[in-house]
Amino acid sequence: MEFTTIKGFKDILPEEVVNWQIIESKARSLFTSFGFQEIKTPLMEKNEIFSRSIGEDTDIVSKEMYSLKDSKGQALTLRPEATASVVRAYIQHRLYEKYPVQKLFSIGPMFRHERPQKGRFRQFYQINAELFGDPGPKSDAETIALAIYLFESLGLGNLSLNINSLGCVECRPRFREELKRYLIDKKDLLCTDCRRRSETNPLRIFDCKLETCKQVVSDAPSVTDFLCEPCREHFESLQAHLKSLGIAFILNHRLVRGLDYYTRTTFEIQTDRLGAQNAVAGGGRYDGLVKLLGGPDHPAIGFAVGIERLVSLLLEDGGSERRKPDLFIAALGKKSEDTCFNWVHGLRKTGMWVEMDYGSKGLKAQMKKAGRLGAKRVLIVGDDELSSGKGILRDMETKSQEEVGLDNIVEDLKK
RNA sequence: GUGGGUGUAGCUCAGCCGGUAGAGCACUGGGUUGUGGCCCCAGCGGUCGAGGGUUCAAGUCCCUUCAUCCACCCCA
Repeated sequence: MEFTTIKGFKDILPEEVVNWQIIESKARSLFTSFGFQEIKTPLMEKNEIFSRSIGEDTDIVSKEMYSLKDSKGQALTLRPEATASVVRAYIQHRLYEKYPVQKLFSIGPMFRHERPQKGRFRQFYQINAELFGDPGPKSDAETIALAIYLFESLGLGNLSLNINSLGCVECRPRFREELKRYLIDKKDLLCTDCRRRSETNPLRIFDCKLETCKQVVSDAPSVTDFLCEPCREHFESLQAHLKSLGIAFILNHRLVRGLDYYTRTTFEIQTDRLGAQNAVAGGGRYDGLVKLLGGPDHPAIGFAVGIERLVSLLLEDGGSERRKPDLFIAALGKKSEDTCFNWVHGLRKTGMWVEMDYGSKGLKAQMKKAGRLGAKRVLIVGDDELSSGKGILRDMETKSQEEVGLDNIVEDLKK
């Protein structure tokens, strides 16, 4: 084995691609019915777009980005997430001038230099949705509903929706300070990571999975208690909308995000079937980001779905069936092989999946191959049949066969 | 970056206290010279991840290294 994929990157083989296609086509049609339009942005952007929006102190920016300098010394980065690029495009092309509310989605690969693990890769694919221009909370509910419906349309219930509110520029700083104050005399009880976090990004402590830290945090003040009046109303209204849509959710005041740009609503859709990687979708509101990147002060909300994780869930549930050829033509003899070769292509042009074997093997071998492929019908044509004008058409499921005239065979088989 | 598990045929794996490599599936051919997935027989296929060491002898023991998986971290 000389050449193999690089660590954390992988081939998606044909068998698996079938499931990807199902997911993507369901997503496209569902998103369209919600008024979302597809956008494709470059895989590479200028460095600052990500460092500014995601946050310098986040793990993503500080140690996970694939960054390089091109020959002119420009600092470029393979996108670690989609939102920053979409926001950039929204501003650059003044998409807000066309419609007051812009709904965009995209599907494509992201790159993060993390240690690979179950459900975690260095190149991974996301379906991404962004709604610009409406402050919510109906837009929040709509966006969350879209994510939920996507999973439902794929037959995936049994996922839990967690929601939280992180507050806004008004109330979040107040909570941060309060949390810091609470943690000051409890530092000895925290793990080294959390001790560091208590200084740099105290909200992240809620993410820690260590029992000892969980205990400290269990008595900590809750974000939701510190929400300002508008934020509290927004959050309550969102919950009311979700309830009336019949969408179950879990209030999780420990749900914080690893990207700095989130404000107010955050949510995560989780499963217990993927080991430590329990999030299959995550997102939230990012009202300050468009302005931060130099655009107008427009609110926005969005989410990302991890396609690999979705595929794993589908595969666990049995996956999808392999496609099978509509027809296999078993040609016996040189003359019939040449004639059948033309018929095969005549039928393929009409959209039928037709196979034949080019090696002029015996009938048994060809039937065996047709069986393996799962062909629905087999047309048997030897040189004798060719001259008499009658072939044999066998239905592989009922095992019945009949004589068929060969004069107009391509036309006859189209139906 | 830090732990732990695993590397043997194309795939899934067995291989005991060290004695010169095995099964199932897949593939090719045959049993059946013109009728399918089953069955039977045969064949193909391996520097045992790589490098070093111990030994008369290493897939097996020791060291190093690489790959991969899982977990921490973080996230989709």
